[in-house]
Amino acid sequence: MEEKSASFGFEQHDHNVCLSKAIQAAEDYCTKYKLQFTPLRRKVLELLLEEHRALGAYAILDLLRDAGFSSQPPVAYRALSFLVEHGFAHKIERLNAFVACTLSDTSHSPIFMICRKCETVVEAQSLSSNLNISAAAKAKGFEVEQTNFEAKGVCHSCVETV
Amino acid sequence: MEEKSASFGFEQHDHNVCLSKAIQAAEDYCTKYKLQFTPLRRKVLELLLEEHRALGAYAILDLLRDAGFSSQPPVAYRALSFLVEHGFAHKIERLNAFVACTLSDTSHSPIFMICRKCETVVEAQSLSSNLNISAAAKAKGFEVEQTNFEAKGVCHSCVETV
DNA sequence: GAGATAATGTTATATTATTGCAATAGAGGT
DNA sequence: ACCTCTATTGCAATAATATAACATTATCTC
Repeated sequence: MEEKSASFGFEQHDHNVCLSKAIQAAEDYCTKYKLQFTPLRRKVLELLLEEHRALGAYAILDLLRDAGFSSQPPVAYRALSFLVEHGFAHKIERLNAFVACTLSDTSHSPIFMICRKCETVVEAQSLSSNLNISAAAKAKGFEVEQTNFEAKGVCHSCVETV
Repeated sequence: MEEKSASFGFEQHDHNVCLSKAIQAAEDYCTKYKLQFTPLRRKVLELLLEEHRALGAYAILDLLRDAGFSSQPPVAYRALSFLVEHGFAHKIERLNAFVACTLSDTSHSPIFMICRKCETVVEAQSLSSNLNISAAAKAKGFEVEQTNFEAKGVCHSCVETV
């Protein structure tokens, strides 16, 4: 079990609350849109929510095995596809790994800050950047459908610890 | 051989000029910084420059074989690492593939627009977006070291052709 | 030219992801 | 509740992407 004061957003927070809220939000969303929030999908989302790090599909697979689910690759990839498709998780392309979405906001275009030391991944909204890129793209007649903005660097805790 | 008027930047241009200029620029840069612009590295850059699409490492490997080079994976990956490290090429993370850099500008933080229909990849400068993200990150105490901004969508030629 | 360094060649293997098909569970109508 | 259709999951095989480790060759420096 996680305790209070885990790090998130490079800040402190009650992680259990953060996890259960996200699960509840996903459940509500699925009910609303008649999507099946199956035990497997819920479990994968929980696993992602337990860390503010990106987990690879095979790391998830190991955790699924521990939890008594089947552990063949498609099991993880399909659950992850579902979560990504509906905005409950995101793929971090630089890492070939996945994080739970931490912004309740629907249809956002997040940017991710990836700490190369502690591997924490923080999601932030970048509305102005997005407007920006869309404008630049439109000028060239390009219709943007999806974006991924990822920044690698060092988070404030790790900067201090050198 | 490529002819005049190939598509680039979703615009027309003389592709041979564009290719030879980029090669020349890379050569000059390597001379200046005492880097070895070997036949292999030059060939890989040429292959990338021949298309404004992203090529996977294994596609490059096939082309290298045709050109008489060794075709084991590390051969391509090492040449690509060199090109990326020195800014002659970029990796498109969404595609696990590589494109030649088309902005002569050093130390830029480009954004890429990837057409999902014709697969053309266009590089653009996004200074304001970058300042933007850096500011947002700094506010959280995050030190940005590298960014990758990728937008998937449809280019103006493909929009028209439905 | 000799020794050190960098690049390439080669073999093996690790990591990430998908295809295809069978079995099972859930949704919707009657 | 029962049937039918569809969605999900289980499973086996394999594809696609990437790296490690070490031998060999080329290049740089003196």
